[in-house]
Amino acid sequence: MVAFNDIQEETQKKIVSAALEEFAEKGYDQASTNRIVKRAGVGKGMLYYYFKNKKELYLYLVENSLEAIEHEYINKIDLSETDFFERLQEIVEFKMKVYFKHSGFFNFMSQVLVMESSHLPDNLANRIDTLRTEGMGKLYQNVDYSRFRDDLDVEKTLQLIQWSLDGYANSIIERLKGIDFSQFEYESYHEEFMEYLEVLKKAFYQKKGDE
Amino acid sequence: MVAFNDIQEETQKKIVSAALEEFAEKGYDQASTNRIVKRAGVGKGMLYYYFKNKKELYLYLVENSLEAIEHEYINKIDLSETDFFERLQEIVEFKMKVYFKHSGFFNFMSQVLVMESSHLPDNLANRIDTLRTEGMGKLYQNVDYSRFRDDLDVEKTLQLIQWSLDGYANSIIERLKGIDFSQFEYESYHEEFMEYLEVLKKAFYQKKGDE
DNA sequence: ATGCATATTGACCTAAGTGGTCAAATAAAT
DNA sequence: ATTTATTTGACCACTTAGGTCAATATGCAT
Repeated sequence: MVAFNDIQEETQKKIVSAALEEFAEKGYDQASTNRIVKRAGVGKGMLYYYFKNKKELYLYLVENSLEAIEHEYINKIDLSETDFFERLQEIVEFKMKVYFKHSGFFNFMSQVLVMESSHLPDNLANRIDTLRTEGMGKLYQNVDYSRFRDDLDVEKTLQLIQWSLDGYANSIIERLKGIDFSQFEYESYHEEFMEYLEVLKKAFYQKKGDE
Repeated sequence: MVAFNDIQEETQKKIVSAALEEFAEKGYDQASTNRIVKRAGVGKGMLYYYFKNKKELYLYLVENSLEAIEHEYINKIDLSETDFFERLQEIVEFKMKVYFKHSGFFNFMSQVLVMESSHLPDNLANRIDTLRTEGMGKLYQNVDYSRFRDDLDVEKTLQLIQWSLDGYANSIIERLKGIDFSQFEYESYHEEFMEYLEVLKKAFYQKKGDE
């Protein structure tokens, strides 16, 4: 993770980490600076020693999270793979790894991406917008759609798959709440995911042989 | 709708309606009695004239909503129909009708069902629990599962369909936010729904002929 | 019209929580 | 020993919370 690299001080790290969690759970408005410092286990003053105020802390987190994603996520997806499910697997595996390693950061960005970004500085709002559409694009660009069954509406098919995966992701996150996975094997979850993927593939791809 | 029938006073109706919306949007803790009376367009005192306090207002809403569902929802689903997608269609159509007629009530109950009910009186908590499991049961009981493709894990298939429908429902609700549908045709939405259902059916049912 | 009960209002109360400040204490570095 | 960088938490002004209540408006029976 390249983000938050400029931080040296331990106290500041604690604040950043606590703030990521608090903002992720409550959103900007409902997040409380008092709770952040309590979570971080430091005095109230430290937040205002390292950051000018609540808003600047938030913007700092957004800025650095965006940078991390821009440098480490985008361009790591192999667009030459034209099989939809291979592509999907690649993306989900990558996301899973990030989640298990940096769940605070991951949840924070999820919050940011789902929120309206209109009240943020143009600079950030635009980059968030780009990320939203680009994230979609990575999944659907340069995919060989002829492998899908031709007796089904492809657009609706893709939408259904999307919803299925969203639901699966939510159920995973729900199941993992409160579980410590600092040294957690994600192999079992990966296996389960592959089984669901297999069902979708069998359901929506052409039977082998016809093309 | 049989619930809330014992209400005579117009003012009380306004409060109930406003409270349903406020609790649905914010949940119990974040809901504000000040906002409720503002929404209802009545003075602060009226809330405490008709209800003892915030908690009792909330419990009144839960109680009456549960009664409405218990009397009008359960037992209206035809369990003799063994085709999964026919059953599904029946349930969703019913839900859609309720949503279009009583969206405040519908959204409130959605909130109640998704929240933890442990802090409610046993009486209500139990009925909510029953509703949760029974609601699932109505969809899956006495269904002819042999019509599903036998090369797919049935349990995973059903789970995927469930997630798909949840995603579809959310997208509908999102699209409808802020739209007035007091005299809204829901035919167009119904048609779209049937198309999605058709895709799912083709994807997960056996090809006609083999059994 | 008069009197009485029912409805209705909004200023007001206390308590809790908000973002933010700062003098004072502590720890580190020189 | 003295300066410098950290760290604390009591404190401030402000907002909002749930809840109360004296004052008033309304409807109705006589």
